[in-house]
This record gives sequence, C-alpha cells and structure tokens, in this order.
Amino acid sequence: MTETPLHPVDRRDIVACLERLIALLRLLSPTGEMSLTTASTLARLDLDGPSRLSDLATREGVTQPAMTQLVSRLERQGLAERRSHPDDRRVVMVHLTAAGRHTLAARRAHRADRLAWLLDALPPGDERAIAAALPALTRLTELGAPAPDAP
Amino acid sequence: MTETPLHPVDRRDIVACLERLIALLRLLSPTGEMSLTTASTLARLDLDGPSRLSDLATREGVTQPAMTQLVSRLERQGLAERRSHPDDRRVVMVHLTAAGRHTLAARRAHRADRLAWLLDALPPGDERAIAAALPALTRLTELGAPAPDAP
DNA sequence: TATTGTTATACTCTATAACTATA
DNA sequence: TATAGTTATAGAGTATAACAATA
Repeated sequence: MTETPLHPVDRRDIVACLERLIALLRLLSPTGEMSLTTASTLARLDLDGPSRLSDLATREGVTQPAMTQLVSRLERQGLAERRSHPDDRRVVMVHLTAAGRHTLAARRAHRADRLAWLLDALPPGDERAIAAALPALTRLTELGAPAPDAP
Repeated sequence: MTETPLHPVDRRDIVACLERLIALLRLLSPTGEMSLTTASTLARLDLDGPSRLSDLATREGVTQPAMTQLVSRLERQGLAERRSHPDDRRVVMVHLTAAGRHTLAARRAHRADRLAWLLDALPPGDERAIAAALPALTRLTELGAPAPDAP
C-alpha cells in the first residue's frame, strides 16, 4: 500500500462523523428499549469480564453514583450482579449474568440485521473501507478508556 | 488496490465497535455539559440547515415530543430558534443561531484536541485507516437518516 | 486519612397518551 | 379526517454533595 497523503484529515471531521454515528446507533436500536449507555456498559462487561464498579464508571465516562444506579437497574433486570472482592471488602465487582450475555447478543443481532440493509445499500467498497478501519477504531476506543492495572 | 477478501467482516463486529464509540465520545466531551443527543442534533442542523421539527425527530431517532422539548431547551439556551413555515402554518422550522454554530464549533474543536492525543498514540497507519473510512461512514449515517423530499 | 461505594436531591432527557391548531 | 406540533405525566438517567464502610 502507498504512503499516507501529506495533507492529513482534519480531526474535527472525525469528531463530526462520530457525532452522527450516535444518531445512527439510536436508529438501529428499537425505540425506548435500552439507553445507549446501558448498551455500552453491557458491551464493556462482555469485553472486559468482571469489573470494579469504579473502573466501569471511569471507562464509560460517567460518575461513580451514576454507575451505582445503572448497575442497580441492570441487577433489577437480571442482566448483571454485584459480587464482593475477595481481598478488599470495599470493592464491588460487577458480573454479567448469562441473561445479560443473551440480551446483549440478541440486541446486537437485531441491530446487525438492520445495519445489513444499510451496508448493502452503500456504494461498492464502502463496507470494505469500514471493515478495514474496525481494528484501528477498536484500538482507539481502548485508548480512550484504558484498562486498569491488571485486566 | 486489490479486491475484497472473500470472508466479509461479521456485521455484529461493526455493531460492537459502534457501541464502544459511544463511551469514547462521552469521554471526549466535558462531563455533564451537553447530552450526546443534543450534540448530535446541533450537528444535524449544521449539516442540513433549517429543518422541520418532525424531520429532525425522525433523523435523530427520537419521538416528536422529545424533539419538541429538545428544541425548547436549545431555544432557551439561544442555540436554535423556531420559525414558521411560509406555506403551512402547522409546520415549525428549526434554525441554528449564530451562537449555536459557535457553540458547536467550539465543542468540536475541544473534542478534536482531546482526540488528537489518542490518535497520536495509535500505531502507525491507524489514523490513516480511520480517515480512509470517513467518507463511507458518513454515507452510512446519511442512509440511516435519509433526507426528506427536498433537502 | 484515603479509598470505595451508596444515599439524597435536583435536573435533564425520553416515551406514551391526550390534546390543539391547521390542512 | 389527517397531519404537525404541544402539553401532561411518569420514569430513566445523570451530576454534585454528603455519607458509610473498609483499608
């Protein structure tokens, strides 16, 4: 592959594009079923495994009290549960339940179905360009929410 | 450039990646300053120009009453304003104000600054891959929220 | 004393249902 | 009668500040 062009993309264009992806993701989801933050937090738990409540809050970009309440809602819905940390009794470890994993998978499949219609309507090569950027975008999201000491 | 690989990316991976971008965007924004939907709606108005309230709701994936309230908040903050439609007095046209444009630009610049740190920390080539996918991602967001008859 | 998490409180955001005004 | 938008109401989601428990 050839070298990068000398004129880099304006990073505000990246931000503007990210802004519009919010609306896209909302449109892919059934209306009023689950908030974007809830979905994002479930995805985080699925990716990272059991996590401290405070780490979850940091990595999702919400406050600790907000995460306390979100976890309580998830617990009430049976999607996650609190467990104690063996070495430090102040710590709350949040675990995804089997039901939580199923819900996450079902929602993803549903959104993937809707997304498939859109991807099929794109000009040739667009889906490939998006697929090619996925690893980089994934690394970017990991940088934004760096893992704690020992993941 | 060579042809596409035969084994296409699982579209659930795209959905999963989009989910994580939510947290990234929240982390790029000053905490508690403006909701993701508000930012997305401002971006939409900036991109499309004056829009019917109901079109805004449809394209942002929220209900009409929710958009009524969001526009009222934007109006209260001086970022947008309602105007009447010349031909149909039921219609409310939403306009971005100069202050709204400034606020949007300032927030984007701020997030672009934060994003720049992350992009610089990525392995070589990652930013180029993301930049290369931007046009495709932009077309995807347009497909998700198709423009009304005459934009 | 510092850290982890919760409780208390207030406000934003959103949905559904019922309503008003215009076509 | 149908369409565009608003109002009413209830509940989810969030932040800041004050608190409790553990280290």
